[in-house]
Formats: sequence, structure tokens, C-alpha cells
Amino acid sequence: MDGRSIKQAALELGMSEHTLRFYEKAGIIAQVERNSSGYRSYSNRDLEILKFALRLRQTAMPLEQIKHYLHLLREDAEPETRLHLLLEHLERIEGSIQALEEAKTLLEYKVGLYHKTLASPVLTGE
Amino acid sequence: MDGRSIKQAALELGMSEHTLRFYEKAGIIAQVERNSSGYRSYSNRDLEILKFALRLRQTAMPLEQIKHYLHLLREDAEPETRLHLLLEHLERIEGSIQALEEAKTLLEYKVGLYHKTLASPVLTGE
DNA sequence: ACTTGACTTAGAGTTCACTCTAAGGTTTAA
DNA sequence: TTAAACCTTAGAGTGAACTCTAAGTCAAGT
Repeated sequence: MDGRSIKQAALELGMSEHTLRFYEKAGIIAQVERNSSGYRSYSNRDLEILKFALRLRQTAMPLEQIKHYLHLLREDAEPETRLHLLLEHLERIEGSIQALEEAKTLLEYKVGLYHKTLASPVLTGE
Repeated sequence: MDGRSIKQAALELGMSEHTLRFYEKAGIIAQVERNSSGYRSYSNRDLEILKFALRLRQTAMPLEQIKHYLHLLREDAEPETRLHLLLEHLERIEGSIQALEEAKTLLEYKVGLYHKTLASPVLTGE
């Protein structure tokens, strides 16, 4: 129906074929369907799940946790369990955002110094 | 004057002694002063630099880039060069913040679904 | 019939950022 | 003077997340 080759899937997702096989072998995503000659055929749903996994990876969620969450999803676990996982990760994300915002502010301040003086000490903003 | 042992420095910075030696050996920070018996003695300035390095690490800047930046700092490079590096990293940080904000929004939406229904599909928010 | 290119697998290799080990020197306190 | 708690080094080991290799199967084109 909506199946695509591993090459095509890799292209659409912006990840390597190696990584796609790796994610499957590591049990992060479920086994992908095969066509008559044994080739993987990625469905739209597979792509959706992979996109979601990539988004979580972007937020530095470890593969093990992504795996855990996607498993709960497959097994249709109690929503409470999934909720717990999501909330936990939300907190981590909020921490990361804050760390980044702080670093950003610091760097912007330094950049400001450069623009004003174009020759100045940098570090803690002395 | 203001020197402290590696143990103390590690404590103050919240990082391991191993990592402190590793950062020095890898040339990320400059050689730390030694006392009469050859033990490292971390100055306030060393701590400042390390704190700054840690903050950059928190934003997922690779050690090689941190090293590069700290080198430019030591060599008192042209401010333009340093500025360029900082601006580049700022852009990456802004990208990360955006990715995290998006993930956060997505998760918050899902959490909202949970709270409303306590039994619902999850993924793209169907 | 044959080459080309896409696919398959298991498993080895790589990179990054630590993290630890072993073998030994130094300082302090009992 | 001896134990403990600290420090030193070079180099080995770890875990995460890929990334690649080798050896082979399959499908399409000429």
C-alpha cells in the first residue's frame, strides 16, 4: 500500500539506512514489514513513529528511553505509565531549555561586548 | 594564593577528578600549576574557565570546539575570530532551543490529552 | 548471460566523552 | 614507622550511538 524501501525511508527521514536497521535490530522500533523478496517496506505509520523517535533524540532522550516509550505504546500500556515517562522527560527538557537559555544570554552578552569594543576580555564578563 | 587540590576543585565544579585530568591532558584547558610536590593547584581563574567550559558542554558543544575557543582565548586571538565562533554556537543553541520547545509543546499536548481522557491514542496527536 | 545497484545479515570498527586501573610518590596523624 | 588518605602517570576499559564491512541474495536493464 504505502510501503517504501529502506533507501527511500532513509531519505525521507534524513537518517542513514544503517541507523534504520540498527534501530530495528535494537528493538527501538518494531520489526518492519517485508516484501516478497525479503526487503523492508516502511509504512507511513513506521515513518511517523521514526519521526517521533528522531524528535525525541533531538532532545537528547537516550535510545533506551525512546525504546521504552515506544514499547509501552505498542503494548498499549496503561496511560498512567506512559504519562509518567512523558512527564519525566518533560522535566528534563525544561532543564535543558533553561541551561541553553542561560548559555545563550551569556554568549549574547559577550557578543554585545565585542560589538561595543571590538577588543576586550571575555569570560565571566569582567 | 588561591590554589586548591584536584579533589577540592572537582567538588566545587561537580565533576570528577578523572575528568579534570582528562581535560588538561586533552589540551582543553591549559596546564594547571603544580605545588612543591607536583600536585595540581587550581586557581580561581582555572575554576572560572572550567565553569565556563561546563556551561558550554551543557549546551552540547563538542569538546573540540570548547578546546578551540579556549585556545583562542589563551592566545588572545583577534576578537573577530572568537566572535565568529560564538555566533556560530549561538545559532546552534537557538536551533536546539527551538527543537526542545517543539518537543515540549508536543509532550505537553499529550499530557493534556491524558489528563482529559486518561485513555487515548498518542503519537501525532490523532 | 551479465552487470549494476539495491537489498539482506552478523558482526566488527569508530568516535566521543569519559571512567577506571595499576603502580607508585607524598603528607598527616597516631 | 606505619597506615590512611591524598596525589601522580600512562594507558586500558566502558557505554552510547552509530557506521561500516563482508559475503551473499534479488531485480532490472542491455
